[in-house]
Amino acid sequence: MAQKLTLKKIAQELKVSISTVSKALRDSHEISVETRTKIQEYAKQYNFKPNNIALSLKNQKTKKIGVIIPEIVHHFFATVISGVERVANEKGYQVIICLSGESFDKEVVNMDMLANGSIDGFVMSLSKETMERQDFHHLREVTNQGMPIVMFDRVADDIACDKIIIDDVEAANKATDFLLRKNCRNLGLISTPDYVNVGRLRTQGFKEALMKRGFEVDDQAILKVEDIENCGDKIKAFLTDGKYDGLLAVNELFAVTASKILQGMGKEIPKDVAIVAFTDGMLSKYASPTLTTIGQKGEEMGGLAAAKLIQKLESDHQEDETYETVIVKTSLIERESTP
Amino acid sequence: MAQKLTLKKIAQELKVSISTVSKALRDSHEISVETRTKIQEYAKQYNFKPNNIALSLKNQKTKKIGVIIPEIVHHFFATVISGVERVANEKGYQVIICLSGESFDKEVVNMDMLANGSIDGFVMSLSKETMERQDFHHLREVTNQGMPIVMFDRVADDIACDKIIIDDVEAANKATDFLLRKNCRNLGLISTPDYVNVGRLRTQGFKEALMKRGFEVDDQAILKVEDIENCGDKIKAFLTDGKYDGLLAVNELFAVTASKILQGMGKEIPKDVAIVAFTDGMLSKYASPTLTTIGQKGEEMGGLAAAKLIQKLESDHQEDETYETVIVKTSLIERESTP
DNA sequence: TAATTCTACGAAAACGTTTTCGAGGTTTTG
DNA sequence: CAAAACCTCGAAAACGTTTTCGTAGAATTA
Repeated sequence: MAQKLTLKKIAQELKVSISTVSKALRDSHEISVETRTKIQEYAKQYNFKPNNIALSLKNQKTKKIGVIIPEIVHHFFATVISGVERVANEKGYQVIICLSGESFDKEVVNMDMLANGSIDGFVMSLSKETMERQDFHHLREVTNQGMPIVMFDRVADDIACDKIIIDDVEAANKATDFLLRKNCRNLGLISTPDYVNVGRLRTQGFKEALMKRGFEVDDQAILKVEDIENCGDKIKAFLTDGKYDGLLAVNELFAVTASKILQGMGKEIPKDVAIVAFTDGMLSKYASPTLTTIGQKGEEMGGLAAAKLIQKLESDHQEDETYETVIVKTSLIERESTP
Repeated sequence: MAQKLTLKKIAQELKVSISTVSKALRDSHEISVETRTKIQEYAKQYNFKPNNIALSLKNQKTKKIGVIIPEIVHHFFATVISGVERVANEKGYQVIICLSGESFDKEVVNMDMLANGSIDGFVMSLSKETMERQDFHHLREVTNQGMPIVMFDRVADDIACDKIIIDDVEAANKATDFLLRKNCRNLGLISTPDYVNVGRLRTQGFKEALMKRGFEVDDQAILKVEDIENCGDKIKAFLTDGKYDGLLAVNELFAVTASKILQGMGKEIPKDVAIVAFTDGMLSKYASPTLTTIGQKGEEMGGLAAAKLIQKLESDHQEDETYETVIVKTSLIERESTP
């Protein structure tokens, strides 16, 4: 129940001034060796640690970075946080997390709260609603105050800040190509609506790969699922005529759902239908059959984002107004769902 | 690039004192209506928001709660955080997350960092290493300072604080009973070492259920897996003689691994072997066959933990030295892995 | 008209640090 | 021996708030 020790209390106890205590603890030569050790020993004995809030106020920096993501129960975002946390901790920073729950309003509120001194900078991925509205005033407000943002995955193209993304177009391109090389001739794509960046870009890559190889692009062969929770019905309807021998899905949930539906229809995977999914998570590794995926490297993206942000924070001049977009290479991880 | 607005700057701009500005913004009747509206309008126009750090220092409370968990990439912990965040946000709190990575030292360092003024209280689940060592000095240090802790899932019995757990013994009991009722007669358990609380308790429940029904408890039928990453080999060895017709696993990873191994051996699930797993996560829902599980209600546990902590923080008297252990009810979710 | 009460504001302390500056006393230097 | 340098420490400002208290002038009361 001993209340927290402060410089003032040490000073009173040892009959010296607060400044003397402060200096002694930082080993200043201004203080005699005698007084210094006396104070240091006292501090050590009673386990003194300077108050972070006071330091933050004094230094005008909090050594905390704010992370805003849509959901934490998505494996990809969890891995990103893991990466952010690892790098942040290495550099003496702490991580404050807020979830937007895919809601624009919550994203705005959370940013406002954090931006008022609680943190030094942001790492974030936009909510679906924000992508849909294309309303980025809250981001501008923050950057205008000189607070740096690093965005990842779901980014706003016209906001001036560093970005960490995967090359979705190219990745989808590669994956589609891979399926074609495996002799699939009727490809289907299970994607999200176009306002979700990654959905749009992966769709684009899918189309490009087909055209490049001289195949026709049939918009009927592209399903755009709005409601992730209840994606089963739409996917079932999409697959019901059984014409596809190859599927690309923009996340593993869609892929494993499709896989189950197809198996329920008596199809064999990968013999009858080959499947490739984005997001190399738990499901892909443990589904039956296991899924061939495009790894999104969440850990790496998070680590890069944190490193970038901290570098910006600790570069002396804010006037370093150059922004970078890092493209993280994806890799195709072959498993049982492709021949 | 406009620097952050402060009371002082408003005061200078409007040629009044800082205190006048502060009072005006809080609608004090001490300030004339005229001055008040002038100041309020100015503040609104330039979007003034008081600095959180300064408020924290002044009020001696941060409105932040610290969460320390072993890993974030485990679905259970992700759901807990989700629950903590939801309740915290409702009550105007923010969440700082630190990961121990199952390491004792990191747990200690993180707690020390957060305890120095960064947060008002802790929600946490102990690292494996901490459970193994049974060294809780860092927890005591924090509670001695009067900072409240709420522990969940992996708790230290002899630390005086609120706790949120599931009744692991009873849950395992029920699950075992369920398997017996489904006419399984040779049950196996895949668990963790005993120093992991939940492993020990679930093992205990498993044994109790068997004894209660007059079955013999064979310690050979209990596998304790140390290394989660490479659990495959040990589980394979365990299952190789093919004598079990029912399995209980303390997490879904073990269960799905066992399921795959069994299917590889030509066994049918649930016809030949029935499986029940703890932790109702992604894997259980999407594995083939889908798994019957005991839901751990992470969201609910997180929400309860946050609510409890905040209640403690906002009860006027710290001297409310009574601690509660809440037991969250589990539920058995039947799926395809049991008859 | 003198005493009292309001009204409207400002000064200053407090939260816990760090840091700059100044000053008293001792030692060294010329 | 006077001047300069040095050693050791304390006072005070600063970071951005909130809040208590004081006060000058105006309005009210007796």
